[in-house]
Amino acid sequence: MAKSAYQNRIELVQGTLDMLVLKTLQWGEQHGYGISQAIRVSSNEVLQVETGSLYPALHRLERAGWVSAEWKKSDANQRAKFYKITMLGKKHLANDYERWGKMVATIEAIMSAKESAL
Amino acid sequence: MAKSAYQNRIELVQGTLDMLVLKTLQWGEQHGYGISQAIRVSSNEVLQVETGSLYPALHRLERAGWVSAEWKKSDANQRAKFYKITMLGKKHLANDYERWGKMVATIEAIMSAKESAL
DNA sequence: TTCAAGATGTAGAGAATCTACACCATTGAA
DNA sequence: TTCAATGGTGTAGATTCTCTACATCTTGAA
Repeated sequence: MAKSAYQNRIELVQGTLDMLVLKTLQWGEQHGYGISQAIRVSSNEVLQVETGSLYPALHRLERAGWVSAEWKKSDANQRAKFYKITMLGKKHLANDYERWGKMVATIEAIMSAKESAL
Repeated sequence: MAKSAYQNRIELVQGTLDMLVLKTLQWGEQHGYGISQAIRVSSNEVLQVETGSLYPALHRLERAGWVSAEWKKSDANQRAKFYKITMLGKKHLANDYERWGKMVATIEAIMSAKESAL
């Protein structure tokens, strides 16, 4: 049911949205609405990016040169801004993901330590 | 060298500091300065919590009832505020860690997916 | 003709981290 | 005895990012 799915939703960890958006765009160009759906579905309804987070993020990514945008018609015949990941964006994504993995590993090491390192 | 260690440092992901502090306190009571050292050392110099993050965080945790504080003398014979994790804090830590694990798994699922879920 | 779904966007609040300070006490070496 | 290094707590303000809540427009089907 929708309700139970909603209750399982959790807030995005700050700093991960760019990574998720860029990753989504590596699967092919997509518009904002489609990106939010892709993240929702591929996270099994756990992550739901709000429009107030997504659109500012997309503008941010475009300003940074990590994505490029073009107005087109969507499948539903609506005007939509399609985003493509750039070469720079791919590099940034790789860096970001590496940093993320390092952070996760570091935190995991601390959280599973049996005693203080001091 | 110190320099290379510094260059490897990365910023903390938002929302993880509370978890790291509470975990550190599960190893035994400790004062702020000691907590920051413990995190630095146990992360192999990757994480360095700044005082401008740490002290506000400790006050936050105390206000929330997740830690209790008491002024004592440190090993170096300095006045220091020693923090202890409370029962409530232990519960919170467990919840936090579970939520973190779920988030990491969810993000990993997306980041390693070969194609769009749509 | 009305309403749901598709689509983009902004304003403002709230949270958490960082940089950059200020301040005080103890100890050991010059 | 002074002075610097180490140990220790704290605040102010900037920045960044996400969220809630709102506004607006289009298309297609009932």
